[in-house]
Amino acid sequence: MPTTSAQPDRRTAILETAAQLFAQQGINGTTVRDIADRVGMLSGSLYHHFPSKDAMVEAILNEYVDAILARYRAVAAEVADPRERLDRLIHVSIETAFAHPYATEIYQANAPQLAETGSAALREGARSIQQTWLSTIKDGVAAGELRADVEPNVFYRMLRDALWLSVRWYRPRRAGYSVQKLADDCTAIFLEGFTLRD
Amino acid sequence: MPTTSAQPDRRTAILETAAQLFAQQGINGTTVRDIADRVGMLSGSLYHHFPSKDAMVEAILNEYVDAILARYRAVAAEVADPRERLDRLIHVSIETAFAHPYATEIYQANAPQLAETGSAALREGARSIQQTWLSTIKDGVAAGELRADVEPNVFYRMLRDALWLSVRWYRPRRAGYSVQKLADDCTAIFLEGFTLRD
DNA sequence: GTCTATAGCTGGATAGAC
DNA sequence: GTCTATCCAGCTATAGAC
Repeated sequence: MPTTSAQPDRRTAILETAAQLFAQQGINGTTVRDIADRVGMLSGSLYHHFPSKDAMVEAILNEYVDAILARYRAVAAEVADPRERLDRLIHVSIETAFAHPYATEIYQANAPQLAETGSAALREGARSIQQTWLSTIKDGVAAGELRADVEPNVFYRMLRDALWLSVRWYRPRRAGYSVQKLADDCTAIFLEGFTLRD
Repeated sequence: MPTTSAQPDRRTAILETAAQLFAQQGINGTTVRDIADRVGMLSGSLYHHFPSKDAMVEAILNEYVDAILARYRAVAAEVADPRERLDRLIHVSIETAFAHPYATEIYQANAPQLAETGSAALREGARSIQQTWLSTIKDGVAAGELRADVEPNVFYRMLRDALWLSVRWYRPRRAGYSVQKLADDCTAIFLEGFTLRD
């Protein structure tokens, strides 16, 4: 049995610390010394675990994208109706965002660059995420459940930015419930609109 | 009459080039040499016009925030009804975003840090912008025109992120009209919702 | 697996000639 | 107002002892 250590994995500890700093100070704004200091080692020692600083970014984002796609697959398997599936996608996305707040911030802050310089695996994951949303939205429009006068792409991008960036400003008081409420609010706004109904 | 030069202002040229690079590569990812190269001078010469790289960022964002607030004041003077004022704020914000796309990207990408490290003038401007939105939304709720079951703050932040970040992905085909359409779509989504009405 | 020590670069910024 | 030349701090990454 390989690596059955009960001790907290060093590699994981480094990645968590790095993710927090990358999110707070930016990738360029964080030095390998910053990371090493927080973990309690010297910067040179980091290179026993990772070949480069960029490799840490890669590792953080790959795990993150995999976590998102796993949840999306579960939703796709459970819910068929487009309108309801959209509702579920919003909920699991917000849950994932607050389960991985640092990775979410890093991903969103660097999305423009990652589209060009990211690894092939990462770009494929991003494409898959987008595809999940767009096909669901298009199905909803085709089924007559969603508006046809706004392009699916426009709706998707606005929803995406509002959704994922909520980790920047929303502070859940108790884990779980209040994140649920945020997801409910997001669904209410984007699907029903903010104008009061009669 | 001071500085009636018909030649394009050097200082302005530097700021426009810097803004573009800051937006595309990030502030930390852009060197003073990058900026100087594009302008067609050597990096040392930049320091005749600005005391530091940070001063360029400051200048870009101060002009930008002033431009936003000027438009918001015009809207406040013109429109009294909260629901309609919200509609107008969305429209002028998207117009401003596409009139200053680089500054918009810089501002949004660095909003978390600017709240701490930004100049007093900048923080005051940010507060004023937020106040404009929040008071309008609260007036709408009080008037019974807008939903009371979603906190104004939650609605504001989601609208804000969706709105300003549209410069990251939306490419207007012809200046003017298509930006109008985007603003219309944004109003439709946030005020009416994406669900089809009967 | 971590430390010591440092190589090798690149960054922002400056001084003074022109 | 721009250039030449350069300082020096800070960065990533490496080599080898322990």
